[in-house]
Amino acid sequence: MSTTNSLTVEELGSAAQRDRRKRILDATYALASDGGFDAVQMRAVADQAEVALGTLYRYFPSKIHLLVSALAREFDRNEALIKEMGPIPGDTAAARVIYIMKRTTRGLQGDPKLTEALTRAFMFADSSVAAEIHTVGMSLTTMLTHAMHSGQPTEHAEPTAEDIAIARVIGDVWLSALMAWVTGRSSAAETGAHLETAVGLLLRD
Amino acid sequence: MSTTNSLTVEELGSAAQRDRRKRILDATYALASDGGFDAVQMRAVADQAEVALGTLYRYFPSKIHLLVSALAREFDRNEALIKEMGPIPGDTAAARVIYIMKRTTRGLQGDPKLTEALTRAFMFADSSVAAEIHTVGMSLTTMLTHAMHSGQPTEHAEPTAEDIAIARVIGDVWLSALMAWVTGRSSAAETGAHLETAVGLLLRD
DNA sequence: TCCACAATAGGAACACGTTCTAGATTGCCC
DNA sequence: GGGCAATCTAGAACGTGTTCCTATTGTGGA
Repeated sequence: MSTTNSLTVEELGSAAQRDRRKRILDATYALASDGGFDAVQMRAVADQAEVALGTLYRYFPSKIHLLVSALAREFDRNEALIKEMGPIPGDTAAARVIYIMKRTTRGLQGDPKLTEALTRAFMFADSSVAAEIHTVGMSLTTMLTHAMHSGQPTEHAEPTAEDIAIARVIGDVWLSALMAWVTGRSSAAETGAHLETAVGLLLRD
Repeated sequence: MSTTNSLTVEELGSAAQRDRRKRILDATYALASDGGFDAVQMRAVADQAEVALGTLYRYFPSKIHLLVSALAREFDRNEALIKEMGPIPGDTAAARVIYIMKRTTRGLQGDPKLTEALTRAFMFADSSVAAEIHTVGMSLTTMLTHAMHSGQPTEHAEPTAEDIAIARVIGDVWLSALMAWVTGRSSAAETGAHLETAVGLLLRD
């Protein structure tokens, strides 16, 4: 079988390799969803994905890379879902951004263990994971600037520098809030309220 | 020697115990400053503080508690320093806040390994460290609201709810920026610029 | 002073992330 | 089909955070 590998960058490799990669990420997801960060043990992931420990490390050089990659996959899926949704409800930029953030946050809070695992990994990542982190960051920024302009006349214009700055600040607040929630230092309600306040301060049109 | 323990809450215990606690935090600080998070190895801390490993764990139940406690001590010292400084330079709230943030950030960036260790610990902390984290968070918020009003007529009034909300958002941005810097995902200059942008967006008087 | 008992020292033991080794399997080129 | 390089499996081995155990030391009360 001589596949010609006419695939996107992320999907290089043979079918068997893509399959292994998927099995590994699926196992990671399942374990994280069940028991959080601590339950994602490399031996357990390898077992459940039916690969050897060495193979797991060949695909993902560390537990952090593994979890951040799983997070990136989730964000991709979420982004696709939002694109399918069509125009985002809300009359003002603030309302639309809050809508998107709450929607995403609710999705995450619906699977607390998984969120804990992914957020922890994200926060613990060092420069060797910069590429994956950047993917996630861009995805979030894009989502937010898109929400600001959705359904507006300027929808297809490039976001301004200020838009991007605001999106980044909101992303920062969101990460901090998520961190506080994940580590049990604030409730889901407080997290939502804090986010809403921050968006209100940043987007007062 | 029957000391009557007329001490503040944090300093309960005999003189020998307070001394051990100090030796442990000093050793933590020295190791962190030298080699960062990874260099703060519990056996090394115990050796350098001249206590047994079990004793170290009796005083601080985990490496994270240890490092967050060291961070809290640093923040206390920093707060005292700023109080000694008198009025904060700057004509607008934004300018004063930026002054304080840059000053603090510069202090941290002057000891990158230490900052890396303390920030990592802060981000990895779970609810069992909530008390220590809360101390640090309050310290930061106080510092920021103080900067907003320093030298103003309203200096001694209580900060408004909006002030506190703004301070918290700035704190979030600061933590995210610090995280990106610590993990080698952004430079010191980018960190400063991002902070400045955020403060500009939040405090446009 | 002496006794009970808590705190400490010293170090073994265990868990999990990570690395390494040796042999089996697969895929590709001739 | 044969050879060769890459990949995979199975599992041992190692480092560091954490727990546990035993002997020793310090301390406060009778």
